[in-house]
Amino acid sequence: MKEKNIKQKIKDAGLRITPQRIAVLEALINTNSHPTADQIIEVVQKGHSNIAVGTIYNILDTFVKLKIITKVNTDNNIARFDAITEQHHHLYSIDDDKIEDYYDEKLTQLIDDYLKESNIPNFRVTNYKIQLIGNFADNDKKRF
Amino acid sequence: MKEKNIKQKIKDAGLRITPQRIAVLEALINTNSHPTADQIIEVVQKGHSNIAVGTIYNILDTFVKLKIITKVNTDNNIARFDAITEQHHHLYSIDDDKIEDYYDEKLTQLIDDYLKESNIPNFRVTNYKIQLIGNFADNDKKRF
DNA sequence: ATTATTGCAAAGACTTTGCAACTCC
DNA sequence: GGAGTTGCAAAGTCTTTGCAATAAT
Repeated sequence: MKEKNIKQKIKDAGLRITPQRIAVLEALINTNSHPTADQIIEVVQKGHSNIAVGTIYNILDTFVKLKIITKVNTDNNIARFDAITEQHHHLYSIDDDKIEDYYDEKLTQLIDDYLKESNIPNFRVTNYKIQLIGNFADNDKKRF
Repeated sequence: MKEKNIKQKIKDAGLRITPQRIAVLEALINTNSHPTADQIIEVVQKGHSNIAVGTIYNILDTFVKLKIITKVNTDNNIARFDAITEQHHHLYSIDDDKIEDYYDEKLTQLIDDYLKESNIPNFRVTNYKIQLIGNFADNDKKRF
């Protein structure tokens, strides 16, 4: 089921289906925490200890280029990845390095409308990213 | 004149004024190209060949922490810096790694209003970054 | 069978660190 | 004078690369 979807995604991109690619994409789909390459490597190697680090980097790179996944921007220079390709935004914690998904059709619409109306001189926008930076308010609640 | 402003900025942040810090801030202020640490090092060392690489990294880090400058997010994991601290946005070229400043009060206002109205559950936004990704249209014009 | 993909290990790129020497206030 | 900074070089972290071996179509 899930496995089938994963294979399909890889195939649709014109890539060969390999256990390595399945493992990487699976790991990424089954998390919502926007992991670093390192974290993906850890998860993948739990199940397939023989998959090479370099391979995982290569796969991630290939997936990004073919838009199966996306890179999430970070301030510190460590790549993080996201298996969700539909339009959404991100909440960045300033206290730790947590990044959460943020869906709001209204915000998306707002920006889309803006981009339609305003003509930026000499520049054609094909995509955009919005980072909302701040604090998660209820971290402490978990203690009770 | 410029030099005086630069010194003042450093002083205002509670830092000692050193030739190294002046050189780094000067280099950053006198460019609009959002340079990498490497590019800053190159510029700085043209004038002061004895300034150490590690020092420049340290200074950049200090400046970012004290908000004299900001980091610009990138997809590839190389830090880039920006001496402009007033609110503005960025245009990212997909063809090369050019990043240009984009000022539009209307866009800023749009987002500010949105953030005032919409209450994001469990999250308080203190800052945001917008990346507009696309192509600079007139690259070719330069050829004529 | 053919070509893409992987494993491995080494190299590369970028950044951080520790500490003695130095310099700004 | 004394705390804050710097220079240096080494180490650290993250990522890329080259190529023979392997696996997918």
